[in-house]
Amino acid sequence: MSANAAVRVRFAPSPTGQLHVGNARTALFNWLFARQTGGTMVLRIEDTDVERSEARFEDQLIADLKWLGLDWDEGPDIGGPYTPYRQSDRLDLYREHAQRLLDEGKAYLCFCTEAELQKEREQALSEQRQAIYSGKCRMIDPGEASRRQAAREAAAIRLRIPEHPIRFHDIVRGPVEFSNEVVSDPIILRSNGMPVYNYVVVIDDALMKITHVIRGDDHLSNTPKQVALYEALGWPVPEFAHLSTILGADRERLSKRHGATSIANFRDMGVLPEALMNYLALLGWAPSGGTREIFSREELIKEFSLERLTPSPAVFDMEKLYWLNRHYIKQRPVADLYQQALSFFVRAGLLSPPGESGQGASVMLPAGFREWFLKVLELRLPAVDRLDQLPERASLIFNYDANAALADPDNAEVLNWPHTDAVISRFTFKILENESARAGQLTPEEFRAIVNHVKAETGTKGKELFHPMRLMITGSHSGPDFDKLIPILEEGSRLQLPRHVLSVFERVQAFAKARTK
RNA sequence: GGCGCUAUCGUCUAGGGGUUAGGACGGAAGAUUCUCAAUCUUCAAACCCGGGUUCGAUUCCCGGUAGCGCUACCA
Repeated sequence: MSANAAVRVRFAPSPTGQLHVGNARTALFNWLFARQTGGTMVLRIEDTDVERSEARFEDQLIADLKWLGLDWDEGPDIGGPYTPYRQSDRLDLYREHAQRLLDEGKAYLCFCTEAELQKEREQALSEQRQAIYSGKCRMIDPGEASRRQAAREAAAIRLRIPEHPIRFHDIVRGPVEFSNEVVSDPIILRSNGMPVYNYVVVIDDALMKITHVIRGDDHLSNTPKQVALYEALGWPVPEFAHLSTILGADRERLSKRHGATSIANFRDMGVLPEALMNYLALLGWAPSGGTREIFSREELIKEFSLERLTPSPAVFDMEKLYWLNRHYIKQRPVADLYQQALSFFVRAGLLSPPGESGQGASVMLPAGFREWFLKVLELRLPAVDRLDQLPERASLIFNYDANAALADPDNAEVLNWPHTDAVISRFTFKILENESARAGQLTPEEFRAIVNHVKAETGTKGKELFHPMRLMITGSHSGPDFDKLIPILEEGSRLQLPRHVLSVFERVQAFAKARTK
């Protein structure tokens, strides 16, 4: 590992929107490699596209990366030895090196207008040729070129692509070669003085001493231009690792129309960061042996290797992410999830009417609430893929509508069973006369005694016995164990909650009333 | 159009000149439970096509096809 002692990698996003899972996965692989090798992780902001870049996106990017559990050793927020880490602050550097290339004859001034270039391109395309720059300004005498420039003629700076094939090594794909006839002389500095991405990325990576460029494979075709640039500048070419694309279920490149794709989306859905990290790591990478799927951060750092990256594109599978999320939800102590879970209930208006006490800000909740709510979570957490499903899955606690239960076609069968009426009336009678139940203090033991009583009196058992009672208590013939549910209902009814939780007694009473109507 | 990359169950993948082609998600069936969820067990499910190399190709090579990417004074 000593050969890797000086590993320096970077994640270089554009602040033009939300952090997307594809980019997050690139960031993750860079980070894993850095952490594993004891190398350095650099965060650099690529904001040379002035029109689309926004400062607020940069803040969000940083927040999203941190949420995922990533960190970095150098970056715009913390500085470092190769400052600045924002491209818009490095313009002088880009101009300086462009001038050097010009002086050394490795680049030249191009006076072609956009209209001319456009025409050239169309011509090439119509002849079914590769649309590359003709190189017509290559031959302009440097003296003449500087005269024209001095005369304020608009000029861009182009790199001279060498007359030999460009080869480089990609860790994921092996040796890659491009014929020089296929790569045009790229513009490195626009006529307005602004540098172009393919150029700045090289300047920055080289100046920041990046040793391994790990990025999406949409950059693979740009790499020959960049390699030519390194060579023209006389700088060492880094190792490349081009990551496969992440696709949607329709095998098209993953985008907004595939639903949740940004890190913020997943966070807001109640996907846990460790689940997302684990899932992302498995997209395009597999451990040696290939049978292990669950990895903690530390295990990923230990097991990860660039050599085991897969070159083929991967379809993002939400179901598998949910499987991991379910796994990590069960791993976490419920108390860990308390705050976040609570916010979903508040948002759903279950613990405070929405709009009244704000967006989940300071909800006044009674003493004893926390203990009770943890029981609710304990009960319903195993039933969710993501935390935002919690309120809906817990609605049997917060919502009760006897009329709806009686009208629900799903319940028709149970309601029509021959013994249902007997069970309902015996059960209603026993609950309504029970002192504990009246006080909202019914215990699971007392409840079981009542159940046994009804069982004996009606001669029913199993479904015939339980489904009608379940219906009366929850409005549905299926649901969680009574032993766990009864205490939650009873305790909930005694808490002064913004929305009253009905006790067993209140439910049975409401059901009986609705039924006699 | 040109160039590049890719191709194992529906999906993520392991494997690799001779294997019952392994695992996981999802699916189906069963066990358990009053039911749901959870859990456990079992099952179905794949080497894109065509040539070559070879005693033998899913594996190596070539071609085709398909998907994706790049082809900008975008990043």
